[in-house]
Amino acid sequence: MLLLQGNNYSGGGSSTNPNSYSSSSTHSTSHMYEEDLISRGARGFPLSHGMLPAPQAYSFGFPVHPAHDPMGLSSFGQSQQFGGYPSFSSHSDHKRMLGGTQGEAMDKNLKITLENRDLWTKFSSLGTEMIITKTGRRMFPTLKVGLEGLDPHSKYILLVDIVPLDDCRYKYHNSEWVVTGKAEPHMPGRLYIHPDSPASGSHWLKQPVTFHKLKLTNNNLDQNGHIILNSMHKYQPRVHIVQANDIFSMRWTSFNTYAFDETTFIAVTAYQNEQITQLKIDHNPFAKGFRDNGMGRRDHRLTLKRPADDSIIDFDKDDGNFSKKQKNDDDTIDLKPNNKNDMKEESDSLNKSDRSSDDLPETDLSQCHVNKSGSTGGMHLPLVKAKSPPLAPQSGNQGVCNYNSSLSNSSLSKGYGTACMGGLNGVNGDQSYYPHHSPVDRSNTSSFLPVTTSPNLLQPQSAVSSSLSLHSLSSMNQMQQCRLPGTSISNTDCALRQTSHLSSTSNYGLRASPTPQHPSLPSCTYMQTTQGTGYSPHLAPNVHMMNMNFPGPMA
Amino acid sequence: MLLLQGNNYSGGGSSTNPNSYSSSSTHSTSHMYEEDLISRGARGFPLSHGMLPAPQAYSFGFPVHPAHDPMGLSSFGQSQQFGGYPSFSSHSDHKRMLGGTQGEAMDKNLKITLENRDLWTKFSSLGTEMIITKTGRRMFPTLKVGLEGLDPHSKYILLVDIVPLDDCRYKYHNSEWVVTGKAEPHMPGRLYIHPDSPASGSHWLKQPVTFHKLKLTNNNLDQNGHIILNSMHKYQPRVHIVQANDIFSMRWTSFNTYAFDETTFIAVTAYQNEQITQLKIDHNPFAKGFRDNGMGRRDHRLTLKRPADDSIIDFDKDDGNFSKKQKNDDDTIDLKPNNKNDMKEESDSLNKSDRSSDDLPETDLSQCHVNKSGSTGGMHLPLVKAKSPPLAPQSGNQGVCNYNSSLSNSSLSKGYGTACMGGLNGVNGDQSYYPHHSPVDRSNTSSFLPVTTSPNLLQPQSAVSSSLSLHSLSSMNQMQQCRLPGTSISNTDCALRQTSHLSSTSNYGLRASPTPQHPSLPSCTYMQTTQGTGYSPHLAPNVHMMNMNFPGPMA
DNA sequence: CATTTTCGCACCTACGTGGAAATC
DNA sequence: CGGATTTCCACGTAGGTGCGAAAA
Repeated sequence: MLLLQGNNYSGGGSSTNPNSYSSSSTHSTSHMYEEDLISRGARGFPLSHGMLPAPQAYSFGFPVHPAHDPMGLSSFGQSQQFGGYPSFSSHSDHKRMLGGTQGEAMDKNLKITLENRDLWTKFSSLGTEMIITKTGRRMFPTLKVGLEGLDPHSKYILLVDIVPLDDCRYKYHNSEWVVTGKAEPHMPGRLYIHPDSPASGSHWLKQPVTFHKLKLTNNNLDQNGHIILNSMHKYQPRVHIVQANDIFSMRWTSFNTYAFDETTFIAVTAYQNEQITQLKIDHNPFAKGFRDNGMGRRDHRLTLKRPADDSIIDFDKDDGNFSKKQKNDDDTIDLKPNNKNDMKEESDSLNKSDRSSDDLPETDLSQCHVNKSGSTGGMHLPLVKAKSPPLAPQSGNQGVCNYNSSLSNSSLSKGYGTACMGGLNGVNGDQSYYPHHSPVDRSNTSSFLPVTTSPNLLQPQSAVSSSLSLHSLSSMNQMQQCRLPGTSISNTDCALRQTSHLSSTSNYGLRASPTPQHPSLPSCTYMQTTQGTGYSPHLAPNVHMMNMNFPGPMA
Repeated sequence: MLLLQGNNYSGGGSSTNPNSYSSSSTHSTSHMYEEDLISRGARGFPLSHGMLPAPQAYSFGFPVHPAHDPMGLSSFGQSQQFGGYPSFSSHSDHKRMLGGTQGEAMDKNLKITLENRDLWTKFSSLGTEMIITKTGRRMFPTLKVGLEGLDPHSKYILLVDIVPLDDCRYKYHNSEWVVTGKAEPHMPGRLYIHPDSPASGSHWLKQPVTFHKLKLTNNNLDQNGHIILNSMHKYQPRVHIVQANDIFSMRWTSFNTYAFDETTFIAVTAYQNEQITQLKIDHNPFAKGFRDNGMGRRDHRLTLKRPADDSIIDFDKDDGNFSKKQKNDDDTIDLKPNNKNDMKEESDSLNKSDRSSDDLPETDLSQCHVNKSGSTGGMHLPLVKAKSPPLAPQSGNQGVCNYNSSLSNSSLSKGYGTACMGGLNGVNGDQSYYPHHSPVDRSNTSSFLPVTTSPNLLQPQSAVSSSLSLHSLSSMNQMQQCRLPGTSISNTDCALRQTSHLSSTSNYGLRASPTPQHPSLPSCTYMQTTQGTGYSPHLAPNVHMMNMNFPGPMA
């Protein structure tokens, strides 16, 4: 079951994970980011239903979206996504955040499932890239989760943020991602609030929750509330479930945070790996124009217009939430005659027989096996799991990445670079579909308060706040330092391309944090497939939550 | 000031109002519709942000829109618009609705303004037509109102329904609308709930509230929550403002209902009056394809793509609410170089210099004068007011319309039929911009409860409930009977084309109902322009509310 | 020079228009 | 037959794609 190969997976040697993709902290005490992660003020307040540009003069540096405002917070300014942190909070704020234990905050009843896991896995196995532009770009695949265990009668706010995975800057060289230096300072993390928020538990339970309106930007001065990322850096999206009637009653202690290994990505301004490009074209309905006609790309004009029945697009344009039915709004290979409303998940390569052609074999990923200690059961489309070092090193240095050009350099055809990013955790081995457990003392884990009602947080803040370089303040753990290829810089070695290997410590059940500590955001539950015996690959079934002790570089 | 002429207004003789357009009841006691107007169950519950087709199997005969559901009402099923009434309510329900006095229900502090009044007036002067289709068609112009007097900290729900104006069926013959018979039974009235609902008063006050997502259909079995209308029938849209935290706490006694004379229309499946067609083409951005290029219609292909700067479209696609800025989302003559974000109202014919060409003179309406007892002040673009009979007849027969083919038969060029519908009230003269006062005893006015929490109302209901023919049960008043042209049927004479004339009883201040009675829905406040001295024609300024005693055929 | 970013573009989806022909 | 309705269509808006050249 440790197989990681795939025909197109390009070079079995690449099975070793050069990229630490999942920063589940394995260190015992994570004080790092104490300074960075502290209270973050809710500056803009979205609760609007979409990501409208809304270029206007607003208070707090965010557009006041005129849309739905059930909480009547318009006076605070609005945006689809939360603004950055005005600055590091005071220590008093800091202390506030450290109160409580994890047991308090985490709702054990909550279950979250990555709905379009298969599609994410496809990308992840190749090294997901996400375009970031000045005006903002959506993610593809989209974050789409199913929820369980919510109180139907309570109200919840769902949020997403995206946190850096390491402190390295990357470049795509010779069909693989290599570290080129230390990370740029990260902009203040912004929160994307699901437009439905707040909504009752019954509402969230009704159908998968999608975040397709979320947009990424590289514009540090973005005024549209988009999430600001640095190009050529690795990131991890996280989902937060907060039981609260409104934004102001959100308590940091009530944050339930989850992350999926498959959803890590590198932000880019232009695609580097052609396989990723092709995967996007094949699955993103908006990129249909670039699909092959059966004879070489680019003459889409000859394709019969609406051959059978497009319909896979199920975006709810109006509120940007769920797809109308249960159609996946991320992928969906269309052009297939009757796949409308078939509720079929996108990620099944079986269904994409429509135009998989020359450069992207359909069976690309289907030959990859899931290498997990649990059984994936009768998975029709085996989950692709990237390899990563054992979660072993729990010393202060495990977060360090070393560039290893000699490892897994089995480059393939240029069109298909070595898959080296697929859900790997450089720090804690066994990520991907493996639980990120954190056998560390997290009592002092730095955390962040994504939303506060501090009035001072409402002040407009120019995006480029130097004090926001989140990782710069961390001592060592979790924030790996980088060693450039060929160079040897003390304190800056990023362990890349570690040999793949499975850790038996990964189980498929919920793993409680050894020492319950800070309940809220600093801890992040990584989701993984359960003992998936015989569940449909199209619907991520039961999952178990593992507290990954992911202090979340503030994000 | 009683002038009603206009070059294109076609035939001064047409100044007499053949169509009773505004059914402000003048009868002393309005018992009619007692049976019809009673409690209506909230069956579907929208609160979603859009009008997605969402063709699926849903409970209650309405699509369960997955979108925003702040009230957690998902278990009751959803739709953008309220479903019909399951059936006529019991008498107990009826009685419930009759309780209270108007003084209780009506919030005297509330002020509502038709934002795009000028555009509406243009259409109204020609006889507004609204296309209805099986799949649902938006209204154009859109209902767009400005609110004042709301409590910023209270929550409100805004709704719209559309009620029949009379009991006649019409046809367009010889460039004018004539009665052809008795009305078809009306489908159960549906409520369109503004997607922002519920929202704080501050939210609603922020900017004009538009209902552009509202759709009309002629499909009696519509499952999309669209408002069902009969073709060739006259209707009056109404706006309801309800202070409530959620749909279930909405009390019928808290309904504040308003109607604007200018917004009456005849539902059609295809445009009858070419002037209306041209007006739609000229002002609806989505119909740009049909605008002239300067040389004859239909060769839009030669128009430079995006000549200056399209931008007038300001729909908020995401939540379907307000336009981003304050742009009007109804009209807006674009193609003009710099009218972007100029907040200019659409209806100024001055601004439409872009492509007004052969068949629709720009000055078409500008020559029409407002005939109101008050002064319209320095109105740049004079409001067009149609003439109507004095509000005189308050007997039980004033609601009857007679077809008068001899009157105002000054037909014009076929392209421009006689304008005979513009905001006319066949029953109560002086409608249009004149207050609809109801010096009648409304203590027994039948009303309807648009929303109830009765569990039985949640049952699915096939659209065609025979018991829903609202008007069939009314005795006489308010539900006029019709006399077909040339025929004389006792009890069925519809007074059409009554000579225009102004009633001195119309003032421009709020006119309290003589006898405060049923507070809620049966009464409807008609809006009119205030002593508009020198306000911009683009922004409907102060208005006074007149209770028009509009029992609202249940709508 | 190599790498990264930006910009306009053609091509899509989605859907709102009225026209015109077909249908009822 | 004639009016009313339906259906399909071209043509708009709005905006999400990757491409490729240009710029940084």
